[in-house]
Amino acid sequence: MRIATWNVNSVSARLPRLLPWLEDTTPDVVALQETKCAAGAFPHLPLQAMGYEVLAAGDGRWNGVAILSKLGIAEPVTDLPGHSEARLAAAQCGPLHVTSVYVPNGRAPADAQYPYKLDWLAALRARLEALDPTQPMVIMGDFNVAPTDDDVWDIRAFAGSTHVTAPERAGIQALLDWGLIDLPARPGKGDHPFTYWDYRAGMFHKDLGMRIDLVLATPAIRVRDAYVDREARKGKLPSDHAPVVVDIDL
DNA sequence: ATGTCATCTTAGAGATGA
Repeated sequence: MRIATWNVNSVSARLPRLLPWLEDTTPDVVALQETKCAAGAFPHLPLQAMGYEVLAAGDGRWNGVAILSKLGIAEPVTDLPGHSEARLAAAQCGPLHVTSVYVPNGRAPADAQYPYKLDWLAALRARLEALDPTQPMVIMGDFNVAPTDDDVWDIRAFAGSTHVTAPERAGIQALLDWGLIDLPARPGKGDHPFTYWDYRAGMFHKDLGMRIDLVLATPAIRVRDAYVDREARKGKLPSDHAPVVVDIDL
């Protein structure tokens, strides 16, 4: 079984990249983030034509998450208590419980978005109480947190920035403490499996990136392979994120 | 540290967020 997560930075704008990528990569389940379209405007038809059932949550201009599944969509959930933005989609996809998350960016530690980000992570953790860590389950998506200093190109460049602060990392650690494992992925290039590179300043070509797109899995899942698909970040009008692809056995 | 991109407003370029 092949699963993947990808922040596409607009599913409409990325459709010319997404559809061939699905054709080539043939994942069974895909978590998408930053779809940036209302649920009613989601491009269901071309995805259904490829054999995917779709669960989409959308606000319109910002945010938006989805799950594409060839193994069915059961028990769909798109709300997170206390939080109205479209940042979570969860469903049972055959034998695997899947959650697609787009954690708030936080903007800056002094910004009101920063405590909102920490609250959101706490709500995600609280949601786990209703789930079973012995069952096959993944939470994957754009967490907007680099779990360790090695997950950014130069920690010194992040002084005073979000994504690397102790409270944000504690929010991720709380998920791991519940019983999830941060799956290590093979990097597409270099030593670090970065998943995001800013569009500006040639950051991608200099491999000045961040590992902020994570696949967190319960131990019931056996991992055969996991890699960052750096090729998808190249070429014409890419997303600023690369997909993470994981081959698993249950 | 920022050389880009996508979207919305509202009909052209500016604001916003990442």
